[in-house]
Amino acid sequence: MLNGGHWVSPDALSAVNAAIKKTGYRINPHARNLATSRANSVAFLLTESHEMLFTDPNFAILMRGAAHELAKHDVPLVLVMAGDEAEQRRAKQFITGGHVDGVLLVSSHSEGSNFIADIHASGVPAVASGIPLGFENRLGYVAADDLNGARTMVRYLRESGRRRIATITGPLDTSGGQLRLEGYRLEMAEGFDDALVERGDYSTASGARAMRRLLEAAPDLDAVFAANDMMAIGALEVLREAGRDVPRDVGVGGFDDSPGAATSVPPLTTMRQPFERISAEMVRLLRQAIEGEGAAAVTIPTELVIREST
Amino acid sequence: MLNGGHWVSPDALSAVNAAIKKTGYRINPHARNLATSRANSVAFLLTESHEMLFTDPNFAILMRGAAHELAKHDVPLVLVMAGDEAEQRRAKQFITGGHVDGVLLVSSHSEGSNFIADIHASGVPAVASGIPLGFENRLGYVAADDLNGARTMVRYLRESGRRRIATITGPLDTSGGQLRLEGYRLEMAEGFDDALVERGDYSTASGARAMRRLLEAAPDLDAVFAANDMMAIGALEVLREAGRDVPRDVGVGGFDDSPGAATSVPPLTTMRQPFERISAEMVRLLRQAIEGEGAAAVTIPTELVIREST
DNA sequence: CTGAAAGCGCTTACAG
DNA sequence: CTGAAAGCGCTTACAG
Repeated sequence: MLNGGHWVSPDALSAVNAAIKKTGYRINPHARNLATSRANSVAFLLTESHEMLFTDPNFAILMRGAAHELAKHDVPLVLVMAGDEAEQRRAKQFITGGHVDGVLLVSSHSEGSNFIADIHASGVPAVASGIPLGFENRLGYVAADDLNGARTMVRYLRESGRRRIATITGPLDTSGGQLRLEGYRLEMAEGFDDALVERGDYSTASGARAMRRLLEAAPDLDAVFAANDMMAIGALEVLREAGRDVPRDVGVGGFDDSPGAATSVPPLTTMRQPFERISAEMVRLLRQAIEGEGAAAVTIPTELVIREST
Repeated sequence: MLNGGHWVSPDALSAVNAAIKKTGYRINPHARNLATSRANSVAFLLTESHEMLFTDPNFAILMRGAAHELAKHDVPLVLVMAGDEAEQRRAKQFITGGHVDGVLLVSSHSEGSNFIADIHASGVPAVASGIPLGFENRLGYVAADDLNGARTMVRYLRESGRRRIATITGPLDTSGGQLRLEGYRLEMAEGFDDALVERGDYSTASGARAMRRLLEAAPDLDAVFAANDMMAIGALEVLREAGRDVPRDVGVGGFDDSPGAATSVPPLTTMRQPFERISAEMVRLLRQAIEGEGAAAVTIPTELVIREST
C-alpha cells in the first residue's frame, strides 16, 4: 500500500497516512536499496581541471540544473571529482561499485577517454554533456548546436558590416572547441585567413593572450568571435588597453551567455546556451538509460543575444 | 577478515586478496548500510541563492575542498540545494530520512534559520561554514577570522598613507558581512564616518552600485575596503569610469583572494581566505560529530596578499 | 579464536 | 486479492 496499491478506500488511505504522520514512519532507504538493488542516486562526474570548476560558471549551472531536475524524482546528486589519476581510480571504484544508478558525465576534454571507456565498459548508464569525442556512437549525450551557433554569430557579424572577423577558439580537443571553429570556418569561406585564428582554452586569461596575438598578426581586424564568454571578456580588456573601441572599431561576440556576459563592459553579444534544457535532457536520457533504454543524442539550438559589444 | 582482522598470515592475506581481485568481489554498499545503519555519505547543503552559486567562486571552492577531503575516507558528497521553500522541505526530508550521516551547511544568510533549526533539531550532525547566526552555540562551525582580517586590511591601507578609507559591506545578515564591517569600524576609530559606508550583497554589480554612491557621498575618499573581491572588482570598474586612478588616487582592497583577484585590472590586494583548510576542518569536525563528539568552533586566520590595487 | 546464525528493514514471488 | 515468508548481502553478537 505504501507503494500506491491498486485501490484503497479513501478512509483507509487517510487513516494510514495519518498513522504514518503520527508515528513519523519513514522508509529506510538502505533496506529499500538492498531489496531493489538500486542506489536511487546519480553521480555528477566532473573530469575537468579544478581551476575551471571555480572559474567557468557553466559547470555550476549544469550541476544546479541537474540537481534540480533530479530532485523532482527524489534522486540525489552525488558529486564525484575526477581531475587527476588518483581521483579517477577512486571515481571508477565508486561508480562501478553500485553506489549510483547512473552517471552524468561532465567532461569536455578527451584526455580522460580511458577513464570514460572504463565507465562505459562497466555497463553503468551514462549520459555526457557535449559530444564525448571518441564515444559519440556509444554514449548518450546532450549538446548545444555548436556548429550552427558559431555560424549564426559569424554571419551576424558579417551582416553588420564586419569584414575582417577573427576568432579565438576553445580547446581543440573538445567537441565544442572543434565545432565552433568549424562553424566559423564554414561561414568565413574565402574570407578565412590563418592570421585571424588564435587558440584559447576557455579561460579569461587565454582570451586576453589570444587577443594580443591577433592584434599583432592581423591589426586590421574589425571583429572577434570568441568561442566562449570568458575569453571574449579577456579580449574586451585587451582591446580597451590597445585603444580599440568596442563596438566602434571592433565588434566582439562570445558564446554561452554566461552570468558575466550581461555585466561586462560593454555588455556582450553572445550565443545563449540553453543550460536548463541541457541539464533537464541529460537527466531525462539518463533515467531512460537506467530503465534499460539505449543511448540517444540530443542537440539543442543556441540563440543569438545581441547586446552592445557588436 | 575483510575488515582487516587481527592477524592473518601474509600468505592467507595475499591469497584472499588475489581471490578478491580475481572474482572481482566488491562489497555491496547497500547491504553494509543496512547492517550498520550508516549512509556513508555526507550532504553539502547549499541554502543560498542559485545566482550566487554560479557567480561566487567560494561555493565551488568549498565544495571541491570538501569532496576532496571526504574522498580520502571514501565518503561521497551529496549535493543538496535548498534555495527556496519547496527545496528546503525536500532537503529536510532527505537529510532527516537517513540518506546521509551528516551535513556540511553552506549558507551564509540567516534567513534560512527555521530550516537550520529543523536540521539541528533532527539530531543529524552538522557543521557550518562561517558562524551560523543564531546557532553559534549549538552548531559546530569553521570560519575565517573575518574581524581581524578586516582590521588587517584597513590598518594596512592606513599605514600606506590612506586617510579617507571607505568600505563596501557584505550582506549584514551574515556573520562575515557583520564582522568585516565591525573590523573596519574598530580600526577606523575616530576616522569612522557614515558617509564612508555603503552596503553591498557580495555581487559585482552591488559593488559597482555602492562605489557610485560612495563617490557621491564622499568624493574625497582615497581608499575602499570591499568585503569581498567580487564587489572590489565592481568598484574598480566604476573608479576607472570615474577617472580615478587605482592605486594612485584610490587604493582598493578586497577579501577572499578569489580566482578573479589576481587577474583583475589592476590585480587586487586582498585578504586570503584559506579555503582548503576551511573545508578540511569542516570535514574533520563533521566526522567527529558523526562519531558522537560534541560541537566545536574553529576560526582560521586570513592573510594579507598585496598586489597592485593599493 | 572460529564459524554459524540472527538481524538490519525493505520488496516481491508465492502459497493460500 | 491477501498475507506470510523468503531473500537482498552485509555486520555482529553469540554459541561452540
